[in-house]
Amino acid sequence: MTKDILPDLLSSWEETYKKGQLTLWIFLALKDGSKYVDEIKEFIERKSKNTISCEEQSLYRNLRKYKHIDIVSFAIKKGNKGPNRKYYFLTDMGTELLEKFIERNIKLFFSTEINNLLKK
Amino acid sequence: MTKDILPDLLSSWEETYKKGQLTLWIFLALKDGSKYVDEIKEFIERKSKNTISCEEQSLYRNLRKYKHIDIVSFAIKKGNKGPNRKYYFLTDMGTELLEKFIERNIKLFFSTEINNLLKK
DNA sequence: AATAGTATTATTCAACTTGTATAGTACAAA
DNA sequence: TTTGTACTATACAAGTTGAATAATACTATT
Repeated sequence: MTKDILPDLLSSWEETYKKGQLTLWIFLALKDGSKYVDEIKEFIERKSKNTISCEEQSLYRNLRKYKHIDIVSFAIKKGNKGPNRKYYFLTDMGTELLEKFIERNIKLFFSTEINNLLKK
Repeated sequence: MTKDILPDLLSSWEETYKKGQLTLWIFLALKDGSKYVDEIKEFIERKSKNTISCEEQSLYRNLRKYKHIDIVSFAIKKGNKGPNRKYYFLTDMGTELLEKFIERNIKLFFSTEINNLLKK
């Protein structure tokens, strides 16, 4: 095998990696401020430097699910164009969930041990 | 819905999150030094503070796959007890893949913008 | 010699998430 | 009326892990 396949391996890995990350990114987008789907998508792609590119359908699907279990909610507002938009935001439970998740899963990467492995 | 379901939501989220993370953790374990399956499992559980608890079968499955595409390799060594062990390590291609992955996907969390969102 | 423990390979099914495709509803502005 | 925007809903393929199961092979103990 040659190095030619590295880009494919990388994007394949990122595809898998993304599946577990999307919830986190949606939550980070909402923590940044109330948004509707288009804005969430734009936020995620921009902040992840296009590492995470998500389909709107996936966002709708997830947001409906989160709404159902009461970790996000929305307020309907008029947009500049077209029909009304649903501006999603984190509920208190969603906010608490995110904090716990970050504490347990993300801050690991800031620990000295893991950080040393990451950096060299 | 009450807050009673928060622990379930958190572990359910972590379950999903883990699916994309396992490859990264295996690679970090091998970057730390050549290891056989039991040691990889122990490394991951310890360093992730039991956030990631992986089945040995998943490790075997993944390692065979990585071997097949030449991003890891192994050397057979005798153990203190029992039959021979396969000590896995990253190939040059695996090392390069890991570096690229970290650069694109992990270092985001160290950027000022994302870091601010994570921290408050 | 027989047994128990260790290390590994291999397969299958359930559960879950995303991409993709498809179909449909609803509203606003030109 | 047409076009564009926002959203709902379903279905299938692809990929990953957990869990269960079955099997091989070597070592050390009894």
